Amino acid sequence: MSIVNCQLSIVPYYLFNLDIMSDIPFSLDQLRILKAIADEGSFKRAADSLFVSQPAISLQIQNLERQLSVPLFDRGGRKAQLTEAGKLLLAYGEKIITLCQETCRAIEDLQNLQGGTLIVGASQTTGTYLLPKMIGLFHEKYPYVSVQLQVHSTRRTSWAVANGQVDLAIIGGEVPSELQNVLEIIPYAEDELALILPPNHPLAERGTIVKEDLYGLNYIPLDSQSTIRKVLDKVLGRCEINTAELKIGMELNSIEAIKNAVQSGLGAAFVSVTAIEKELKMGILHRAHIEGIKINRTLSVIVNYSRYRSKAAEAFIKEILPHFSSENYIPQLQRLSAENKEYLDKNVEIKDS
Amino acid sequence: MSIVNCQLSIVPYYLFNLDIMSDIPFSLDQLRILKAIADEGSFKRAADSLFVSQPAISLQIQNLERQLSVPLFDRGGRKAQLTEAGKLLLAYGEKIITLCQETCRAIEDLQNLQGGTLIVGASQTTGTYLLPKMIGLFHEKYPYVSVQLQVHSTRRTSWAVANGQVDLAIIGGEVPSELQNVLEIIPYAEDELALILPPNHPLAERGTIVKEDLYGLNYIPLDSQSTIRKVLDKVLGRCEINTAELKIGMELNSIEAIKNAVQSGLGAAFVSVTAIEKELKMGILHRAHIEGIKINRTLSVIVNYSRYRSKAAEAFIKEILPHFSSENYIPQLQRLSAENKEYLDKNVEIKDS
DNA sequence: GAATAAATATATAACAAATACTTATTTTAT
DNA sequence: ATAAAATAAGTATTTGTTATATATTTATTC
Repeated sequence: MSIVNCQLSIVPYYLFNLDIMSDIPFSLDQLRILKAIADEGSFKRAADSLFVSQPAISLQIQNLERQLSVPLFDRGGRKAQLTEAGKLLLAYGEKIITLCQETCRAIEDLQNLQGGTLIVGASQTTGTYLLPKMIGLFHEKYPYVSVQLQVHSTRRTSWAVANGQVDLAIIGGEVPSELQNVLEIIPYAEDELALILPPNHPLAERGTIVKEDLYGLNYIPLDSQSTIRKVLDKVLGRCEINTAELKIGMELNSIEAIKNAVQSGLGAAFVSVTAIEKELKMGILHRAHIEGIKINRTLSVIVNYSRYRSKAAEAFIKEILPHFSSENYIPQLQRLSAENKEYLDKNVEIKDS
Repeated sequence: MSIVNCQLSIVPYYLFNLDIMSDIPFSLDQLRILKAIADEGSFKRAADSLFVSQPAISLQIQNLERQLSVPLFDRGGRKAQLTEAGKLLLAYGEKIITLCQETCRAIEDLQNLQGGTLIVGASQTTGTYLLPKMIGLFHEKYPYVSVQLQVHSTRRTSWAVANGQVDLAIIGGEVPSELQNVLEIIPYAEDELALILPPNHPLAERGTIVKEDLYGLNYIPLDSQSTIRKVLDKVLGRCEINTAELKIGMELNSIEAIKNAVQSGLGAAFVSVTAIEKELKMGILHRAHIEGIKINRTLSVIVNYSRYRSKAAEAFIKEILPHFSSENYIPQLQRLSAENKEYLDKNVEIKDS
């Protein structure tokens, strides 16, 4: 007789279903705390920014470190510095948080535009002079959707769209090359850059000016990184004007500041025609027309190919933009070039109400 | 209402976090519960599969529904049926959970040296002639850790270690005094400086040369800030040789350039013996031995006392360095002096494989 | 085939355990 | 001396538990 010794070993429960139900050794709150510390540079300030006490932060981070059995910060210094593991977790945490936020908005959308948030990005010029009108129209149609406008550089705006922090953006320059395959770029209007002078400037008396006059002026540019600068270099270069030889006065970082400077007689500047509507009407700025030269740039909407597109974003692109691609609304904006118009027609279904 | 967020400061693009933390109305646990219910088809069985009681599940789902203000299940029937919103949240939840698990794996990998980065600093000589071999060995053992080598002056390298920009460094000179309490300095080998001459130089014929011969030579030094210069001044000064009286030819900033210059008959130079291994073998440089003089310097590893030491740094110090502290590997390097050897033994546990 | 009992699933209530937060204080590094 | 983080002790909140109620389906019975 043999005795069958059938010993049932005790297996931890989490080994039963290996695939999905393993415990996750951190919480969303902990990730948010980690991010806050990284952003603010110290436990104390992170605590303030999250409206909790400092020990709460310390304890949560200690728990997190214990759960992961990895130190996340270099203690000791006055300011907390992330270790390599900390940086890694932060990078993933940001992804996770973004995905969670996307989730929230997707669910809000399900309530059929009765709520939710639309975040629109823009560069300086479009953000200041064009988008307020667009957002106004959108808000009239969808009063329950709250709209945020975030004005940043073209580069930063593009990244924000790529990362899903912004639903869509309107920019006037080139999308960074590393993002060109990630983003959908829909050209929708042409913006013209105008040369503005003080009304009492000698050149303002003449009807049109010529290429050579440009070398005599004192320019007030936006900082050299700006899109307007790049467009100018490109277009003027094509007209055989050496932008390097143009005299540069002070560099300002706001279009309003530039307008004021020109108006005060401090020099000339190139700015979008959308930005000087009022000033031209009031006669406090003069727009000079240069013989044979017209400086255009294409304004484009960018959205993220792969990400979930909210109902609100969809509505913005399909219902609001078309109103602004004709010159009825923004008379200064040019009609689209033929090929761009075709692209727009193909890609944006016009659902007029 | 629109919020114009116009921030002009320049921020690295990876920090582009535009949305300041908004609360996330669900927890990872809730997502896991949702998934369990979807998988199992009922609250009860989900509770069983998660080893909690059934009311716990009910309550969590109720909370979740309240937080999102959306019903997630069609109640009533025997089996809980997901609503539209429930399905959407489930789909996102699975993505989020997957991303969280990926995060865990990435961090575990970092712990197991299956990832991460090790940044090693070095001065010119060690960086050029010694570290490539060390890094090669490290890379063989830990192929998934990417290693960076940063070659700078001793001073700059020391600061980089102090600031945590570099995990560890190998230097041949003195750590700046203000950092001597911050850094752990582990001597691990002695490097000898040799006087090199063109093979056809008259002094090269003689077996050994004497102190006085040094005054007749034309020296090609590294720039005056370099460690080698300081060591030379110190050691030769001790031997009653006035370095100020030595004739200086051109100053070069690369050891390879100096070797070439000497080889071409442009003068003599002091360089590390580790740098001329090949040239001596090939007979294109002559090493002169000076009677009664031996110029040594201690090569040391420096690490930051107080900072968290990454697994990779630990492995480098404990597994790679010992191989290079004996003359088996770098025959030119001298054995450590007795006291230094003792220090090394005390501080570096040799885990030979 | 309607009424009723049994079975199963979810909800609620009351209470217990665990977790997280707070204030006050100490330690540490600048 | 100062500012930041860690620690300690007490409190509040959250989350879980058991026990029980309610609802819905299924089975049984007349």
